[in-house]
Amino acid sequence: MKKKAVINDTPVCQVRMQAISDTMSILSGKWKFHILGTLMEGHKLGFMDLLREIDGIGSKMLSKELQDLEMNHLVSRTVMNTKPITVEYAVTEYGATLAPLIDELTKWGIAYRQSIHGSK
Amino acid sequence: MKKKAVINDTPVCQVRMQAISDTMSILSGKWKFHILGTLMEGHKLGFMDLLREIDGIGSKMLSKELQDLEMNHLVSRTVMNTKPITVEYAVTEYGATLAPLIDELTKWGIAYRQSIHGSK
DNA sequence: AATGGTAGTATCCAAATGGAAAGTGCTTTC
DNA sequence: GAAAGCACTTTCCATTTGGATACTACCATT
Repeated sequence: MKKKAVINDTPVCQVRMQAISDTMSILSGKWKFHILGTLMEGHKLGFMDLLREIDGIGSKMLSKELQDLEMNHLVSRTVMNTKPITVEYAVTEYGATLAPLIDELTKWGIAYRQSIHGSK
Repeated sequence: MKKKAVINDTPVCQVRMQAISDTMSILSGKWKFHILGTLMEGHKLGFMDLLREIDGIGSKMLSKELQDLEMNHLVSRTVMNTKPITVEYAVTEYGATLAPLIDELTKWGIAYRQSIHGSK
């Protein structure tokens, strides 16, 4: 007789799996968390500010990732009516709901690094 | 005068950024969270069990991702002394420390899906 | 001897990811 | 009027990722 999936074949597991996929696809890529983290620290930053703050990112990537985040309403983009045109990027109210997740991510990463050091 | 990074140029931010990079690189890829989640539900599962439970994954990916997780001590691999050889995969004690992170990820994903439905 | 189960590996290939460098258009300052 | 700052976009390219398919090798049952 053939075996079939059983554990994940329950509604609650399907929902959990889908939720993980959703979150991952929205926050995929090398830079999303860095951008969000930096914006949470800096509150309001321009494009060039972000380019300077986030070590290693290029303008192409920054531009693309900001567009992704804006599309998902996690970051707002406001063109300011200033002499040389400036743009303000900020974390939206909804984007701020990611703070606990980013915190967990950070806490785990710090603990991981310590566990490696500690075991040496 | 040229501007320089200021916000992220503090030790605490450097550590945070590095922590995020660490966590992301360990848990990168399409399947790591699914594998961990399934193993947390099932406690002990064989290779073919995982292949059946995780919808869409192929044996090549499963094999590679399990090796990654094993290398980082998040999953254990035990060859059992059974008639046809079987292997038991399980989440390690250390891997279990990811539970809060996976929970946050799941909670946020569920809330995200509801916010899309709710705003329609 | 054929089928089916376990646990993978090997090969090939297409698509996605992301980095470097240069260019655009505008404005202000020296 | 040259340089420099802002906010990007475009082009090109190399690497990474991951999926499909096939295959190995061992054991048990029919």
